[in-house]
Amino acid sequence: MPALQDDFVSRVLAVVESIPPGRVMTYGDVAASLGSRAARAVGQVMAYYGSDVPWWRVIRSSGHPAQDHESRALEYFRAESTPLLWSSSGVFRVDLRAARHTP
DNA sequence: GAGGTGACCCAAG
DNA sequence: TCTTGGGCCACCT
Repeated sequence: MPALQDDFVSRVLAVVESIPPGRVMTYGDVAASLGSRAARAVGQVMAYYGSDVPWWRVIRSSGHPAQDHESRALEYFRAESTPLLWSSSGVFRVDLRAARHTP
């Protein structure tokens, strides 16, 4: 069988691509899927290679999207009808309770 | 080969 | 409910 890209980067990208529209996963869940606790490493990989994957479907356990891309992610969430929760301060966050994708 | 950095996580106040 | 501090792993230079 052909050796699928078992690089950490490719593993991360594969998991992110496996997230269906309208669903999201936390960095910790992605790292856990890889058998590692490297939630931060996932973020690093996303920062460099996330351009080729739906990075907006990967958010923090708090429900907030990428620290410097929340505005950009909001447009994608609205386009995919992703469940969102709006705080009194006008700050939005993903409804992990309903949108969290568990493999 | 070694060090610094980061689209983070968890626990406690 | 929100904020703070420390720890973890992998990638880049």
